[in-house]
Amino acid sequence: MTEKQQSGAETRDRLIDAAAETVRSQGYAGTSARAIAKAAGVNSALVFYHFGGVDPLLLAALDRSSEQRMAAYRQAVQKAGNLEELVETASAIYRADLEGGHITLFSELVGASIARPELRSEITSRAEPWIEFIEQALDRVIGGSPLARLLPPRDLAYAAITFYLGVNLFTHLDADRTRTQALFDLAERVAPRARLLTMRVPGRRRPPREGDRPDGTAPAR
Amino acid sequence: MTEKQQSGAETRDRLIDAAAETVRSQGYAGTSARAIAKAAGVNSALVFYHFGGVDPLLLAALDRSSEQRMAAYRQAVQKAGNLEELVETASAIYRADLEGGHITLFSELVGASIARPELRSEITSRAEPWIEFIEQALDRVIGGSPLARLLPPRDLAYAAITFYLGVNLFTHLDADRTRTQALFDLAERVAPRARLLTMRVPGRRRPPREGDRPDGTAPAR
Amino acid sequence: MTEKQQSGAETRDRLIDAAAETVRSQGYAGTSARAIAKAAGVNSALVFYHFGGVDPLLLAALDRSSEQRMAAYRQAVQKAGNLEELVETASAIYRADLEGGHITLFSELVGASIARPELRSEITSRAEPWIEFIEQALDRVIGGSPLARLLPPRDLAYAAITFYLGVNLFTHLDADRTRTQALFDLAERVAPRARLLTMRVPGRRRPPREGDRPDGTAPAR
Amino acid sequence: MTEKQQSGAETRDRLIDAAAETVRSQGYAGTSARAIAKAAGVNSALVFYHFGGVDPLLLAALDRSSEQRMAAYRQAVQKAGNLEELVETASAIYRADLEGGHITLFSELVGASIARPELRSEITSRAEPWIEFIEQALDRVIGGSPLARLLPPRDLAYAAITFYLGVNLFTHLDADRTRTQALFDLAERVAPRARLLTMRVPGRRRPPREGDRPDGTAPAR
DNA sequence: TATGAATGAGCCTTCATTCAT
DNA sequence: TATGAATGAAGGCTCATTCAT
Repeated sequence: MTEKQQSGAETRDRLIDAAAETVRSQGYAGTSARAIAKAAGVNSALVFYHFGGVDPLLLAALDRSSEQRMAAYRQAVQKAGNLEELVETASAIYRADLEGGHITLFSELVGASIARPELRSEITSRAEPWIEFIEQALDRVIGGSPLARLLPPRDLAYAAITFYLGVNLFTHLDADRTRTQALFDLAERVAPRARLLTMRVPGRRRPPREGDRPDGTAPAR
Repeated sequence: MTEKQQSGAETRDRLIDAAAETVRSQGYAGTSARAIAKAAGVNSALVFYHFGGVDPLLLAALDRSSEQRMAAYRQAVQKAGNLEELVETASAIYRADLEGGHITLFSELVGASIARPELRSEITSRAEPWIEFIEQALDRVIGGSPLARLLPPRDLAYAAITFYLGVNLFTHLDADRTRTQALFDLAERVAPRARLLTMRVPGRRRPPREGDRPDGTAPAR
Repeated sequence: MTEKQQSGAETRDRLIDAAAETVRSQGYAGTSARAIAKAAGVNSALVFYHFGGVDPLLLAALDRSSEQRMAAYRQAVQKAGNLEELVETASAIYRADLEGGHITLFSELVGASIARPELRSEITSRAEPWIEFIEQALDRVIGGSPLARLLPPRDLAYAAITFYLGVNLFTHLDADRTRTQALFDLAERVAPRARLLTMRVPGRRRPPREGDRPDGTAPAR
Repeated sequence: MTEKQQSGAETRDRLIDAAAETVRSQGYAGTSARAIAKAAGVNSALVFYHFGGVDPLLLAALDRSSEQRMAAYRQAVQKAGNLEELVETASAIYRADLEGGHITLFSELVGASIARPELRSEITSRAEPWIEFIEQALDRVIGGSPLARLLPPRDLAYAAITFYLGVNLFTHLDADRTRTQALFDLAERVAPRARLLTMRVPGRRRPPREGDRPDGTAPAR
């Protein structure tokens, strides 16, 4: 890796960071190539040189952010032994992400995909792994239980994503964050009750199977 | 009233309709004065003449839409005697609204308020009545019950708004609407179970009080 | 004169006043039909109905202002018996006019005539009476004197108009008015010296002639 | 340096020239970014790219013009040994400047500063050097004389600027330039008389001092 | 006489994008 | 790899002007 290449990689890095930051603070509508470049301290033509446009850069930023967040969630989720713990630990990370703006990036891009058909499939495909991930995490803690029969993990995953996307918008209606806080408290208050429904009838407990993955991931559906 | 010079009120009407329609199909970022005017079939200067700008026009559109939707919900909610029915009727209207794009308008404006501080307070104040409304509707069907102690109507209202805002974005990740459908099914499957918690212990039942309003509205908190 | 006509005359009055005021405060470039109408509290279409456009209205305003100012100068100038007094009294009125903005109106229109050829002749013809007036006033106090031979009243009138137009612009470079004040002081300090040159040699004094007008006006050249 | 991509400096040059030219022919009110760009033969967006807006470009044009004019005046003034010569040589250059439109640029910007408060300080500060310059030139030829006691150079400088700004407007009232010509003749006819007052009484003559600058500049006041 | 509505042109400004260097 | 220059297309907004009422 030559000096130039290093410099090029660094520029890409800075653009990606700046892109994420700009979406967070200005929204998708306020995120122009110039705005990003200015935040990154580089020439705006580099947005096109390195990424081909604003949208591809934004997707790159989403990819990076998504990767980092997924790793954090994965690690935390693994430690959760039951639904109660899962909700609790997920809440903790999510609250941090909310403050950090990680959700805004995703949420804004989903919103922007209304007007940009070419963004749509890109966004959709990037959302899939999250749905999978959530489903598996839920399956691990409630799979086979009466609760899972009432609320299938797959559907609960949809609900979680909906919540995930909605909270970000909801915070805009909640200047002092008290309402958002109440929302998380609510989730944590519900979880213990719901957990009662995860107590499996002895003998009906789903035995460990060959396909089970110790890291909590699951095979593609 | 000639062809050229309509009542003015009609032009405003058409602009409001066109504004809502444009936001639905193009998103906030794609909603320019010119785009709205084109959809309305009028000169774009009229956006400024009648409303002073694009954002005020959008707020007017939100006001109109909100008013209509609120009326529909209010009527439907009044008929609901218990939580189960409430969720069921609300779901029905909401699904229709989702298709009709009423939620997109609100959701997009909430998202746009990131970059437009002057929109923020306008949006916030317009969200309040909805929170109130939901809270009161819930209070009517679960107030005083064990469920309400676990999940206070106010907090549940926050959750409902979050869900309301989130579903709109979620549909973008759901081309064939099957997931969104699953989401509603889920809600309707949970409601009957939750309703069990609304059965009030005899004697602990909250007696009707003087302040109770037969029309389902509630006094300001 | 019916009620309507009265009302119409009043509207014209208000528009004229508002036009002058707007030019003073916003300059010609900032003086639109709307701006004038707003200042007058009437509908902007009336600018066109009553005057045919912004420029004609501005000319009407100039006419009114010019008439009023001319009357004031004429009266004051008549009282002046010599150059010294003439400069003194003219300075006094002019200073007041400067504060009142009367000069700005004229000055701005002269400037605007660069870009509006159709304004040019209108302005030029409206300036003529002033040149005549100044020339006659000077002729009355220095006519026939050695000073007049050195500085012909006609040419001095040009100088006075130049000064008249220039001071208005100069005040913009003089936030605290001290410089403008110094300018007037200068003129008043020069006048007594120059007056020495108006002392006519006995016998060479120009005798009163038939055409002389007691009111200080003069026939057209 | 291809046809499309010039040095950038050249484009700036052309824009500055075109800006000055447009103000001269169309006045400030008629000087839009488009008009300038058209005159320069470039895209109007370059006005913003290179200068940030029309006003800054106009100020840049004023700066260039001012610099050039100041250099010409400085050189000419240095050759003038007495008031008579000073007036004569200054008149000659000024007449040329008037024809060339250099004064219009300044004059129009001063006039425009009525409506643009942000222009005001820029214009004011650009006028200062001229006032200084004139004062020093006068001080050199009449400093210490009885004339200077009667008409302090500083105040005379104000008068000169006033005249400078006024003549430009006055020419608009003078299609055939005969009046303007008379104005200059007047000045040149007065100067020799005034010069008599610069003859210093022997013994009261101000002796050369250490601080005197051979180049005709003077220390800051 | 007065108004509100309407229009098309024009203005300032920003944008995405390209290109020569 | 990076930059500054350049462009044409929009976008928000204001304007003069006209017209029906």
